[in-house]
Amino acid sequence: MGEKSSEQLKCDCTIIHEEVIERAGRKMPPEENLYNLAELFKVFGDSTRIKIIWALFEEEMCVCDIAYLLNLTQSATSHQLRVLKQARLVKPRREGKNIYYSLDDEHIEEIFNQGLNHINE
Amino acid sequence: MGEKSSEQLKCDCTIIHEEVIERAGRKMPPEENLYNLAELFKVFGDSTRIKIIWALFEEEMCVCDIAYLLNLTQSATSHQLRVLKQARLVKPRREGKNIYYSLDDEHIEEIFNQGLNHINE
DNA sequence: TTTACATATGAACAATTGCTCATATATATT
DNA sequence: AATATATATGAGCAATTGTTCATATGTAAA
Repeated sequence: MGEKSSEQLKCDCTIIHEEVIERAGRKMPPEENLYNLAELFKVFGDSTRIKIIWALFEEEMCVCDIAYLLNLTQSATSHQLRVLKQARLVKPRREGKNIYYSLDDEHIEEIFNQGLNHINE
Repeated sequence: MGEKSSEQLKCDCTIIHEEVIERAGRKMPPEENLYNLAELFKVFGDSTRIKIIWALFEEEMCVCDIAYLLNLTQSATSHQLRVLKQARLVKPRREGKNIYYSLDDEHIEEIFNQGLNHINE
């Protein structure tokens, strides 16, 4: 009695593990941070965008250079750069008709390296 | 003449930047690695899975505990644990009727921390 | 062996995603 | 001003994804 009926039901083991569960709940970052973290990784979760970022590790590049290097259409490249820009991972620099994109974050390389460590385990 | 017609056309600037593009192309990891890296980040790119992983930073937990803590159905939890297991991020341990899941990789926490660094910039 | 509990899984569905195509915008050249 | 080049963007579409619902599997207790 006194329990909210709309809540998830507790299993037998959940009652036993109550302390662990409560402690884990307290250590959890706020909902918003976890959501934003997932959104960031979602941006990394596409091989076209991974390739674009990797290309920019070398040097800034304009849209048509990226498209040529990665064998993409100009449109597809531009769409993906927009996603990367919105995630504050790349930034544009205009020079005449061209727009040069470069990486806008010093953590990306570290994140990628850790990711590769997992893959090559 | 002699150029393959199926290839992406070079812009004027691409011809100018040929050296940079070629160098970036040489430094690019093999296609397969880039694909696998994207697949890994895709797994991180969902807030439910992020929450599950975060919960497991504290301690191993059985399916119903995770479901209760994160207010998920048993089915949804189980489906997502399967994705995490296939990506070799968690591993199961049977104990009677329960199956306890724990993290199976020491890089995850580092990847998450770098991700949070980017977000909180 | 029957019953209950814990977990896994397949089908179905809505929502999201990445691409292409067509077109708009912006800049430079003539 | 007219044309060409570089980039951005909206609509449309096929493919993928995360959830729910129903049910199957596996284990323990009665």
